[in-house]
Amino acid sequence: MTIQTRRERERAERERLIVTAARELAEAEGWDAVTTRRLAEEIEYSQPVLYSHFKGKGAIMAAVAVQGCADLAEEMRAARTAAGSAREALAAVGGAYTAFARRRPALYDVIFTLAVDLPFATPEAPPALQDAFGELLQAVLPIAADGEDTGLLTETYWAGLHGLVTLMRSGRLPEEAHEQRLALLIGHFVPPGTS
Amino acid sequence: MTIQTRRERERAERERLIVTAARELAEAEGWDAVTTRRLAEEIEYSQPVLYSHFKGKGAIMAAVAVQGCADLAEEMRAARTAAGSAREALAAVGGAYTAFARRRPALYDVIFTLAVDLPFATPEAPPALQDAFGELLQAVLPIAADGEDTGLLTETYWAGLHGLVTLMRSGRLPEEAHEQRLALLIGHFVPPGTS
DNA sequence: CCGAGTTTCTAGCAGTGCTAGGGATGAGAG
DNA sequence: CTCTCATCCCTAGCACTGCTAGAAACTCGG
Repeated sequence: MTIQTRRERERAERERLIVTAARELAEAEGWDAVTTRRLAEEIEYSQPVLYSHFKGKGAIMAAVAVQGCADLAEEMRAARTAAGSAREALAAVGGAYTAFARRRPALYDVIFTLAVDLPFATPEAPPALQDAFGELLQAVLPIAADGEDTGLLTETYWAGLHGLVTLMRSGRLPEEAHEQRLALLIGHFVPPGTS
Repeated sequence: MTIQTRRERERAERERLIVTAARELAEAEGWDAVTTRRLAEEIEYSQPVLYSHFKGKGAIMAAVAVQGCADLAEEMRAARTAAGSAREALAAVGGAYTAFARRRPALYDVIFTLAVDLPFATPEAPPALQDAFGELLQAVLPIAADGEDTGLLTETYWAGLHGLVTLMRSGRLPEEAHEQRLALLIGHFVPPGTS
């Protein structure tokens, strides 16, 4: 029994090693640099070992995405709970979201633009994804007007943030005016007279 | 002289053939199916011919993007000029934009998410790109509040549309509520009391 | 100490974007 | 009409990708 448990522990350890190596390599040199050969070299095993843990490169990226999404959710929660008014909370969460995207672009990409083999808008979605969405939802709830579907409003706000981030990061929007655009977006989501 | 001009004409003809073949192949089977070998086979020439016209695959995609962007701009203009009120114009342009993205996803991707070697937010940007942005700007102008930077406001509205489209198309937002989310976005950009 | 079973590696496949070099084709000179 | 030269285009190949089959090495129970 103990031998098997030790092996399972070592396997789990190595699996974590793969995921963190993939994340660090992606954050350091971008996802283009994350090849299976490079990754195998990084963990000091041969390529096929990767496939004994994950179905393929996409599954490794998905694991990194889930892990990174937990970080994002945590940062948004911290920003939200530290804010005073409802408007400040919405702005704080939006600021935390876009700051995360700019500070850790590779992580943001794998969560929100690349790996598609993750279930998203369903109950089977990983908890980390639901947590992140939940943080947005909590910030949006107080500023919803009467009769507005808060879920859809959150999705729309999220889309605004996501659009700002992706267009800016791909060079389609100039970087320097980001804060002003973010303020415009938030301003249009907060009903006038909300404190 | 005439021989040279004939050759130049044939070269230009073949170049257009390459671009349209790339566009049609991408629209039919997605950009993953657009390989240089497949493209060469489609135009009935060998691979290196592609590189005598374009610097690489990215340049071909950029050409498709510019061509597609002209289509998008035209569709947005048609929608805008057919609308009555300012609010209707904004909604019409937004609807045309998202409809284009859903109807021609490969084209949308190459314009707004993939090919990065195009100058965007500069005066050197291809006219088609500037036209498309101009259409958005024309629709946003009438609904800008006093003191708002219309350029930045347009960028923010654009980001909202882009976010809705990309999150939906990658499966991160459910498809069916798209119209409601779009209506929410537009509703939050139009000041209350604007006809 | 030896055979069974698991784990890991070597080697290779089919594909990608891209390019160097030679061979055919056609234009101009004598 | 023939020869030379330049232009164009294709064959073949490079270095790389994700992924996998089968052999080798190692571990462990008897």
